[in-house]
Parts: sequence; C-alpha cells; structure tokens
Amino acid sequence: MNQQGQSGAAIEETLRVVGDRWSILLVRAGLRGIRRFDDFCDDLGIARPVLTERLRRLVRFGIFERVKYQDKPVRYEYRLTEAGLALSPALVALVRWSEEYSQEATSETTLVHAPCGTELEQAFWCRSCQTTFGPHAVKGVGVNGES
Amino acid sequence: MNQQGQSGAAIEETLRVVGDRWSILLVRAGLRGIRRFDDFCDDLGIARPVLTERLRRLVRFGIFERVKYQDKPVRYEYRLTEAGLALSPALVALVRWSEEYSQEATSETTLVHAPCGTELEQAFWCRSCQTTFGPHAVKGVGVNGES
DNA sequence: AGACTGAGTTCGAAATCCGAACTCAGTAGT
DNA sequence: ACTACTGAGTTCGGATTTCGAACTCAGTCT
Repeated sequence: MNQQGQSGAAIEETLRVVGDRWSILLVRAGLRGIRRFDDFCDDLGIARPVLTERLRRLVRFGIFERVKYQDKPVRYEYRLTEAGLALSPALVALVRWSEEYSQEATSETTLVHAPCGTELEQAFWCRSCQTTFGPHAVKGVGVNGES
Repeated sequence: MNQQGQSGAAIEETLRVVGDRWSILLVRAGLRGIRRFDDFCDDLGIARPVLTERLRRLVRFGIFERVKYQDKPVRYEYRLTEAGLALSPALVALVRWSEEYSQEATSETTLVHAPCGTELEQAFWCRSCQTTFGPHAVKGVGVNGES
C-alpha cells in the first residue's frame, strides 16, 4: 500500500494511535494532572463516547493505565504511564511550534528552562560532535538516499 | 467550553491543523523530498480527495506552499515552508518515541546527525545557561508536580 | 489517433464524530 | 424511605469525514 517501508512503519503505527485531534490533548491533560473521566470531558470538551474509545485505545497501547482508586462504588481513573510521559518532548515541540507559528491566539505562556527562567530553545544534540544543530542537518539512515 | 486557558489555546489551534492521521505524515514526506501530488499519494497511500483537502489546509496555514514548476501543462508541487520545516523537532520526537515504545514493527532506520552519522538526541537548549536539558526541567507546559 | 501524465474532482458507501439523554451502583440529605 | 447527586460510562440518531474507484482536463509522446 505504501512504499516507505522501513522507518515509516513505526511512526505510522504511532500516528495511528496518537495522530488524531484528541489523543495528544489527552496526554497533555494527563501531564497537567487530570485523571478522571469527567474531568477530561469537561476540560477538553470531548464527546463522551469518543473519550471512552480514545482512553481505551491509549490504554491498549500503554500510554495510559486504568487504575482503580476506590472500591465501594468501584471507580477508575487514568494515569499516564512512563511511555505516556515520554511523549512530552513531542508535546513540547508542538507547543513551541504553536507559539512561534500559529497565526491566531498567541499564547500568554512560554516554555522556559525551570532553573533560570530563560525561554528555552529546542535543538538536536550530537553526542559525538558535542554540538547542537538544527533540522537541516538531520538525516534518516537505513532508508534510500535523498536528504 | 474548556478550562485550560493559557498555553492551551495555541496548541489546540495547532492540533486542529496538524492533529490528524495524515498531516504529520505529509510533513515527513515533505522532509524526505516528496513534492508532487501523485508521489504523496503513492507514498502514503492516502486517498486522493483527502490529500487534496489536507494539502490545501496545510497551505492555508503556511506549512506547505504550492509552487508552479512548469508552464506548458501548468503543474504545481508542494514544498515545505520554513514553518513546515520547523515542525521537524516534533516529528523527530515522535519518531524517537516510536522507536522506543511502539510495540510492533521496530524500524530499521534511525535519525542521525548528517555530517558525522551519529544517532541524534533531542534536547532543550538554554541560551543563557549554555546547557542542554531534558523535559523535566521544562516549566510552563504543566509538568508541575509529578515526576 | 491513441495512450499517457499529473493534478486534481465526483461519486456513493462505510466509518467516525457529535450532543443529549440514559444507565447503574453507591452516597448524602431530609 | 424518597429524592438528589456522583462518576464512569453506554445508547441513540443524525451530521461529518473518510474511503476507493472512476472520471476530468490540458498538454505531450509515439
């Protein structure tokens, strides 16, 4: 069905899980400490059936876990797993992109380096060269050739 | 409709543009040098009407530009703008996440620093401290209390 | 003339999304 | 005991998106 094979597989897989209007927002909400069904619902304004389905999928793929937090009326909440937490670099990248390029509704918050409060920049880091660099110097290997 | 205010606005905006199963993949294809309608189509296996609509939207939001590349039969291709290129950190973050956490189909490709071929890492950079750091030291996204 | 190319458009069927209302077990108030 | 309320969902019908396959349209190639 498609030609890209190789590294395509993984990210396509991933986007099939996380690549919809809500999933990333759910992760974001999770990072902000939200855990309960109704809270996700109110916070994001997502329709309940969709939320049900999304959470189930994210649990299935190990991004959230469904945890019983009380017994008498048995109730569950959703917590980010480590894999879920590991999505935060992607989230940060998107937030930063939004801040810089999104046309409408410029945000009032920026992301900063916590210790010193300086606005952060994002970069790629090469361990062996000990340098940071930008997207132009990124190449995918294992795949054909074109830069 | 939702409570999150602050930096929420911008990223929601953004996800309304790139938060679907195809847009990020289109950007990725763009980074890999794909420019023509039919090539996007074949490469991703996206349905043509959807591709039409997606490209139009991405152009509208300044991520791709539609460039005439020949006259006689007038033909256009789609190129990433600078804003589009600027999405690559998000993309890289996703690819790296895929590599680490995606269950099925581990990829055979990794992203590398083009000049030296070393596998890249992603980091945040603080200009004033002159250091790189990880997501835990980021503030403003809501990584408030928990780990 | 006939086949081909590239960038789309048109079509009807299938899958998703939505809001609103409902369920179900237990709790709290009167 | 009756009512209202909570939290985590489910059920409904209708609206929106997505899909693959086939078609268009200008120009080119043989």
